[in-house]
Amino acid sequence: MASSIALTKDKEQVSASDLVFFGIVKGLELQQFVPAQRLVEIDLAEQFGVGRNSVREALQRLAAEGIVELHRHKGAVIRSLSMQETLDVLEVAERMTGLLARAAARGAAASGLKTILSESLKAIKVADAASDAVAFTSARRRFYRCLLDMGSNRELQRLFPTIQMPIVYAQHRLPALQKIRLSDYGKIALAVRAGNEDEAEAAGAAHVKHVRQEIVSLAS
Amino acid sequence: MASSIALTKDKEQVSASDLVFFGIVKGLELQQFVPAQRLVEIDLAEQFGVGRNSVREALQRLAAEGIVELHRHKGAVIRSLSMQETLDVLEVAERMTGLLARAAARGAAASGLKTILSESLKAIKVADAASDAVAFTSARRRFYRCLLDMGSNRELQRLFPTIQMPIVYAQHRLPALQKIRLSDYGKIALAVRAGNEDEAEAAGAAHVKHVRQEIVSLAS
DNA sequence: TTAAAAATATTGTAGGACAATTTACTAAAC
DNA sequence: GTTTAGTAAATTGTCCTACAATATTTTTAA
Repeated sequence: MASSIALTKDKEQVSASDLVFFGIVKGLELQQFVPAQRLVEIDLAEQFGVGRNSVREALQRLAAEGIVELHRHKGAVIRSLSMQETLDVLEVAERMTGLLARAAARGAAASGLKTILSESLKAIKVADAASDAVAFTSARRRFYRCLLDMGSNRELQRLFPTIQMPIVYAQHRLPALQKIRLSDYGKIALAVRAGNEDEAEAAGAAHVKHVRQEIVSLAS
Repeated sequence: MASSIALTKDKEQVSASDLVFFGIVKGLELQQFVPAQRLVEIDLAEQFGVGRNSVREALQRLAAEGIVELHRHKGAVIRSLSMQETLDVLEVAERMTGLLARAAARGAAASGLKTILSESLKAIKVADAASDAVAFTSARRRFYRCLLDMGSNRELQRLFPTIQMPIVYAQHRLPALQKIRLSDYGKIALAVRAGNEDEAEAAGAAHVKHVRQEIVSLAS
């Protein structure tokens, strides 16, 4: 309790299934795993140095979050989305991102996180200028986490990360997305810092609309 | 493939972890499990007649859906919500229910499910008139599933059931809710059948607002 | 009564075993 | 040579045992 403020991770040790779970999520980001890829339990167990039961626990979690699909006796595959399913995800994401921004705008002042938000936005710009995709992704994650923290809506904190945007991005690697984000995040941050809920919600929803436009236009 | 049309469940056999997973979900509904209750792995294994690893797989799924909380070396507890968390859930549920109704209105005509929707609504009324709480719950579930089917948004179908309304209802057993539902569901069904998306979304969101009002008023 | 220590219970994890089932491979038939 | 049937291999589903790590409870000592 008396530990330093920033020390969030109280020696937060990871379980064996965490290792697999986050390993696959991160691997998806790094394209070590790709949609439609088959996942064999024994291979994963060896790869991550854990037992098969731990792998199975992780796969159940991943399946519950829609990251993998499980079929009885056929094992796990990384989820891959049809165009219609991608649009479905984006329709849900639009509302949720809107709500995320609204909640953040509402809680911005009380949270004392405005500076952090600005910092992460700055980091995004720097990563973009340096064409550092890894840093960009990392900063982007910080940006979203900051919004979630500001909103302090526990259910949103739980649900938002389970929206299948990672799969969408794994399937649609669009260079143009980076510029869209840069611009949209700026607008979101502006409205959030100002505490303007309506504008923040609109900006959040608009961002997802832009992503959809880009995906649709490239698919046609 | 040439089997009868209505035969949806192709001998859909359940796994051991399904047994535990659905057993606990159903048990929550039947108040055999209550929020904050501790779940011991060995006990569950014995109760459901499965191995401990299967129990653990089920618990991971339940935790991913927010139905139980897992703490390292402390085991699983049925999630219980503070008032703030309950309001958080309702804020998310409001948007998602709105989207659910909108999607259903959009797809109602094409789905050919309007009759089923009306039937399930009728069943809800009958169950209410007969004061049969179990039948009411069952019919209500059919009503929602029908809306989800009509909407044919796969992401919504995945996410909507993971909103923690079951926990909310497990903690707040309000008799008045039944009447609220009866009235609100009628409005939703009306707008959905008419294909009026805006009205449907509003009706869906309004329903959740009514639930919130009831919960808040009883808590004060 | 409180504090320390020991005993007990529970979880976390690995690994063996084996049936059920799918997938891959091989050989026979057309 | 391609299709079909049959067999072998791989993989999953499941239970069980074992034991270290940690938490909880009980006992003992101060």
